[in-house]
Amino acid sequence: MGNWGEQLQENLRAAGRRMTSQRRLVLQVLEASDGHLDADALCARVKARDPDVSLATVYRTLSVLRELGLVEKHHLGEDHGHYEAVREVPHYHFTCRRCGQVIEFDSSLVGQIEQGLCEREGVRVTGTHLHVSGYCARCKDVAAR
Amino acid sequence: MGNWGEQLQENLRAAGRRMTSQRRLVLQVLEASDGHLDADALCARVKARDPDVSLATVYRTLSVLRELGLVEKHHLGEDHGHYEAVREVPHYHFTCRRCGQVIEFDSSLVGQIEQGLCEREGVRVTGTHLHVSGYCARCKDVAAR
DNA sequence: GTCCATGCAAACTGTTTGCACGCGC
DNA sequence: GCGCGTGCAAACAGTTTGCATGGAC
Repeated sequence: MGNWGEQLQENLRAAGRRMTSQRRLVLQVLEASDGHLDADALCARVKARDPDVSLATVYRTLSVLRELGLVEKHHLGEDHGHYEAVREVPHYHFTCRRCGQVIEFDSSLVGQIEQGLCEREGVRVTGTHLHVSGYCARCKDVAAR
Repeated sequence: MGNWGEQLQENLRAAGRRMTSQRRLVLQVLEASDGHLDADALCARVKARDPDVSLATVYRTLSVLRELGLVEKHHLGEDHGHYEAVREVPHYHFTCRRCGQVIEFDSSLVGQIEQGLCEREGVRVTGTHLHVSGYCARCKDVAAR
């Protein structure tokens, strides 16, 4: 947590881009949150700390952070994007169709699927999104179907 | 292929909706295509057979067909929707980041992942999207990264 | 005849872009 | 000081909706 901003600056410099307070702030907010925020929600939280940041900058920053591999975009069954700071451990998402809750999970089987795909099709895998939807433990009894 | 329209009519009636030439045509075109069309492309193919069908109707029809469980919507790494007629066998998608090619595949491991998730989290699963991206066999050498 | 479905155009949502100014380097 | 990054507002793409007419049942 200490050399935090420096790492970001490093990454930006390597890509020939500049460090700005807005970029630091966006990444900070994203990492502090429990993840899966959409651009609006993220922008609201950013504005709480610096009201002058614009939504356009949030989008542009997210785009840069994605280029750097620090942020990922997910759809999670919705039509608009949800953004998440990348962590070391890969993980996937379950969303409840009723209450919207998101449960994260991991499974080593995903790696096996990727490997099988590489061998069978000769492709190279760079990323995998797994999104399961259904009803969470609390909602599955309430919702008949 | 014979009792084709009748099955659709059956499904529609059960949902209290009417059978129309547009609905039949949209589903027909979608099943005849290799899948993964977006609304515009689908509409273009539909218009080739009946120029009077509007894009709005295509969207409304896709919505109905999704309610009936006959059509699925995927994002496939893009921001807009891609639509596919549902088949008996589940399958998942790989898309090439360079040429855009879509490869369909199946894996029994997905079922195991779902099952594990149900047991661990107590959820009920209704659907799973697995989207792998990377470079296809033809593109992976061309694209350094 | 009733009422759902359609075509059209306008509205809407999420996202991107042109431009002039400001700030990192 | 040079040039990228920013804020603002306008543009944009995909999708949805209000309304009057037409067709399914």
